[in-house]
Amino acid sequence: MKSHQVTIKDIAKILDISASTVSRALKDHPDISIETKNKVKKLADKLKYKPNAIALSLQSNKSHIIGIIVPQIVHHFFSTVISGIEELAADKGYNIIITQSNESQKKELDNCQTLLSGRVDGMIVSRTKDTENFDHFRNILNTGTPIVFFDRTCHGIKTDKVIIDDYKAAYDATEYLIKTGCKNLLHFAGPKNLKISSKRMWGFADALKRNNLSFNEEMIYSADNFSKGYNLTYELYKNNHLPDGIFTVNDMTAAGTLSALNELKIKVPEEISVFGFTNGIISQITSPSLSTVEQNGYLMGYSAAEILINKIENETTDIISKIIPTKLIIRNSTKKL
Amino acid sequence: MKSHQVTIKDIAKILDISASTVSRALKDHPDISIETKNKVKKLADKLKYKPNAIALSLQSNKSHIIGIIVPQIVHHFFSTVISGIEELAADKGYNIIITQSNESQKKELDNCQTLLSGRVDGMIVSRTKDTENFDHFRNILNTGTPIVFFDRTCHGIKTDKVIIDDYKAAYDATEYLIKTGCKNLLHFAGPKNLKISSKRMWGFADALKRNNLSFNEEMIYSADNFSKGYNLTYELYKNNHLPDGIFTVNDMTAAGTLSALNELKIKVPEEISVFGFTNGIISQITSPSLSTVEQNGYLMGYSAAEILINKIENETTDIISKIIPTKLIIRNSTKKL
DNA sequence: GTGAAAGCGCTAACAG
DNA sequence: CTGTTAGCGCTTTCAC
Repeated sequence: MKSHQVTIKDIAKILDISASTVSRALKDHPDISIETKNKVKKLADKLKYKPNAIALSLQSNKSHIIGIIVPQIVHHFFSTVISGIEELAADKGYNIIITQSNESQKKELDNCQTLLSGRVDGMIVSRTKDTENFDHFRNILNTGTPIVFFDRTCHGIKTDKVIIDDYKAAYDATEYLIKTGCKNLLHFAGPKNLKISSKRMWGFADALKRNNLSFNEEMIYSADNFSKGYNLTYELYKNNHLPDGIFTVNDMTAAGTLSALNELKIKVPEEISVFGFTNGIISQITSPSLSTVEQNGYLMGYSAAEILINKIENETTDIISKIIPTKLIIRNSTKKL
Repeated sequence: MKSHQVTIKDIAKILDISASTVSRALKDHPDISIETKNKVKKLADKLKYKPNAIALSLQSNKSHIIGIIVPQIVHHFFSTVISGIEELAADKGYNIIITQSNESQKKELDNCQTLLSGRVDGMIVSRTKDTENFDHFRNILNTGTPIVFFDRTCHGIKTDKVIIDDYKAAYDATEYLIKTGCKNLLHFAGPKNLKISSKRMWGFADALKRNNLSFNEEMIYSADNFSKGYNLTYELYKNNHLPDGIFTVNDMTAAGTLSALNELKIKVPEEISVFGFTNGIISQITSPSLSTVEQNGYLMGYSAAEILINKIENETTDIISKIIPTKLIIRNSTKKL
């Protein structure tokens, strides 16, 4: 039973002054006498008056809410990004509304509707793996609500984004494997239509070529989660196709791979090196601990929020593409240089 | 530059009818003629009219927003809970606003203010570790905004909550260790003022007693994260105090413990058994995989949302304490029965 | 069957 | 220095 929250009118009535005077007093308008201000503030305090954000929103046509769409909240990388967004948003007086698409295009569409209806001031989005049609995003942009994409972006749509240089990071990781003596490498890759996956794949391929190792498509396997990494490793073992180094598209896949290798009593990194991508918590927990690419989700989120809020408040129209630096984190699943 | 979103007035003007007619037509009010309805709906569609949720909120005094406060978003358990909340909320037409307290009481207070100002219809909260004063929550409850607590609850405050039977779960886990032959057990515990921690501790203690093993306070060590678990294990090793079984207050602590034991070449579970708590992703990734207590955060979140939404919509006043069942997940860090 | 008017809580332009 | 009025977008009596 929602009891009546104190409003500006209540205060006005009690003090026998007008609502606008109360409003002005509360925000230290220079016109108001000090006595009145004091009177009002004291009562407001006593009554625990809280401005009604909804009324303010309606009036100003600003909700001070940032809408977020991620594929999954329960995913270390995404929750890190969210955390970064929340941090800056809270600082700047924005709330965040979070929705998840569960990798379903339909749900993603629903989320867009919901957020649009909720009149968010802007959105931060990482799209589903297989979204191919980006009209819903275009429509939102057309209404004037800014969107900043991160990590998974949309091709053919001019918009702000925060990404990492997936190509370079993959290139560097692969080259590290080569420099530490691997000659027979495989890549466990994500879906091809995801730019981040294909870029990592090309980084892998080019690192081989430039280091005078031959590359062919058979070095690319599709595996982008724990169980796929696990199963694929077993399969390669059975077919006698295990390499001496594996670069995986993310940490979970690497963890699955390591888990299988452990069971198969194959020594890491002596017999096989494994290189992950993301640097989530799990990379410290695997045995051996995982060498990986630091992706800095927190900073991605923080930067995305920064760009978005700037766009909201200054109504600039320049398109920004921010690249968050990555670095290799060398642990014990690879040999030392 | 937020361009003008289509409103009911725009439609009214174009069709040369009144706003109220449009409003009624849109919601299939029986009074309105079919032609008018069709006309209105068609145009609304064409113009991509979206009702302004903010205006609706102001009017109905319902925001259809659920406010969430968690210590940290980046924490597998909490993100799982959030995911459960989001799922039901989305189903029932609610949005969720997420705030994190970072285990800071001050931030928690701020969050309460923000959410209250945002006129959320209700809140779902897991408090910080060291909050001792719960007045801010009491104040919110007094305004008529319902709160459902989960996992970490507040003593001395009558409110809805969703918890697990921490005592029983800990008792069962400890008993399992005893039954598989452990005679010399330790518990790595969390802060005493957290009910969930102390309950787990008592479950541990009572399991020992009831199984004719002596218990004393020296079996309890304070360690509730990866590095504390890791360091404590090394310390015990140095002092020759390693037991034959360890029950930890959560998975991360167990992971730290396992990591140290691996480095020390101590065989798990042959020499030492390790039992965790939570069943997060990491429990499958540790080596060996971790026996743990399934805490079902998703269901906790889902149930909390269920209770809260019911309270919001039906304005019931009964206080509900829901206990989510736990179960032991036996993997390879403990011996078999 | 439809329109006019009031009001949700607040602010801002306009008076005085 | 303070009050009155109008309006943000929408719903809901009350008229006709």
